[in-house]
Amino acid sequence: MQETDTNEKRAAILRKLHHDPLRSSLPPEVLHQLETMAEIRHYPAGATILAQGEKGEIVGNVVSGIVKLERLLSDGRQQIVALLAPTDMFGRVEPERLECAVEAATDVTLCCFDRRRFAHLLETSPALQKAVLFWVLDELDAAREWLGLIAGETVKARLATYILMLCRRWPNQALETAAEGPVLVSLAVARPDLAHFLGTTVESISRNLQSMVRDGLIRQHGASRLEILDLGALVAASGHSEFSADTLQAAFAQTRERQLFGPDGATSTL
Amino acid sequence: MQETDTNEKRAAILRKLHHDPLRSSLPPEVLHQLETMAEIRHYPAGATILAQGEKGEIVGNVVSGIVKLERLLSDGRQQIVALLAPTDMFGRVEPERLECAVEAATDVTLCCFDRRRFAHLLETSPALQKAVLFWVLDELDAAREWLGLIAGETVKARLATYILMLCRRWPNQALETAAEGPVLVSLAVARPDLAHFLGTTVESISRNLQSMVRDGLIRQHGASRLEILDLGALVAASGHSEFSADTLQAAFAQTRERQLFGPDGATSTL
DNA sequence: CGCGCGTTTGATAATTATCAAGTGCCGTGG
DNA sequence: CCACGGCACTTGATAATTATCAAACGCGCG
Repeated sequence: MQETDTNEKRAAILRKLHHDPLRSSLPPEVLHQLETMAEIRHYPAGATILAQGEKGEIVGNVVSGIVKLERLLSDGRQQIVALLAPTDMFGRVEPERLECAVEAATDVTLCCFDRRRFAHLLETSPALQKAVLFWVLDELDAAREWLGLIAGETVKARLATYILMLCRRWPNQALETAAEGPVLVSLAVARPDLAHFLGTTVESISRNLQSMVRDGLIRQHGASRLEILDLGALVAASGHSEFSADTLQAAFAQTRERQLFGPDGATSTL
Repeated sequence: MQETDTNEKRAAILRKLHHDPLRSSLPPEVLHQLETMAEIRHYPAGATILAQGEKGEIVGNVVSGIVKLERLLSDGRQQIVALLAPTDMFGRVEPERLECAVEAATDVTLCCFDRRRFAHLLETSPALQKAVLFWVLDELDAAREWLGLIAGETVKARLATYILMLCRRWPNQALETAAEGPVLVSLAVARPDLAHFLGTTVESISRNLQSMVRDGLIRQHGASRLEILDLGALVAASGHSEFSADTLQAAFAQTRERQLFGPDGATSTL
């Protein structure tokens, strides 16, 4: 919420954003214009970034932390429809669409743009248009992956799949892998949210987690951080053999490497 | 698959497509170019339109019938990630993306474009680009709605939600409402697909359907067509009170009206 | 008529929701 | 520094829901 970053901090963040797949294809002048209008914001965990129904007058992308998109049902319950990790974008370029509330699941740093100015830039830059199209296509893929996740027949399968998807889709965010230490995964959201997201209850989540602990698949480090002990068994429990354990191990290794090269936090907070 | 349509038929289909929300915003010359390259195809139920992994060299939209998008898992199972109804588009403008198999769930009529020529037209027409962006955003909304659907905690809730979503999203396709007769909903896919889509088993689907029949919510007309007897109870069973019964009743009335004005089949097959 | 296919039904065991009580953790305030 | 309270998570017991395996049913088709 506050704009208290030093200019150096801001510049460092913006520099990092250039590495986004989204932006790396943009011509320099568009990139420059984006930088000019960028506004770095911080929100604490639980803060509402955009309320549902509000005219979402900003678009942006996540710099660090996890953001959740949720729809508020008329009976007061809420339904999480997506989780966004660093580099993911949020907001609507065209305002007249099915809207979701945008909420900070953890402490987050965002890079925001005024919607109108962004839309205007969009009109003038085909490259940006293409980039936005790709962004939305990515979102679509992600949403359909979640769809596959939730269709798992048992809660344990859904839970295992959720954990694996965290690892695969956001290795840099979800994993806190020290160079030599265990593989730690952050569950990203609290129990009630997770339960609703997986179409079950808090108690079932808890029981199934404990069951996985008993079976030696994982170990708990606090309530929402897991250590993965038996990746193969986790894949088996998910019922999705297309999660190749090898691919995931590679992701772990990559994260470890990143830790080695940038243990000062510069890259690890991205 | 065959191209045996008479020119009149083809012209009639193309004329109808102009009413798509997608196309109505396009300038005439783009529309004309689309028409020129359009190819009308028919597929029987169960036919594979695009296999997963195949270089999807066409994009297009559904003219009539229901198309399913499914991902084939490495262990042979398949996971339905979307159902497409008339006016919905399929295919990938950019080929390098997570791909799905495209399969006909019912007999379908498609309006297809060569991917490259479509992509080329896309480069030259900002209006078309915008239309495509909107299409993808719609798909995203739809995917997130399905997410909300599947997160229902019990099978009966998911099933009820599924039925209601069919009604709301595709009244013209799913409903076979005669001017005065009962409200008939087509389930669109066979039991195994439905079961997998809802994250459950064929038996549970069957049992819950029968339970709804016993409770007087619906009546079965054959295995995959339902008559809705108690809309309010169905909404209650879905657990999603945001399905206002009034809105749905309006959709039914609208379908009835359509039947009255065009009972010759010209509009009702669109 | 008999066959094959998809759907339904039945019985049983496993999974899960529900309600209620317990545990651990963390910040506040004494 | 420690006790207290609140909060989130875990655990327990029971009833409901669901998966699984197996068999029956209905129906179109050769």
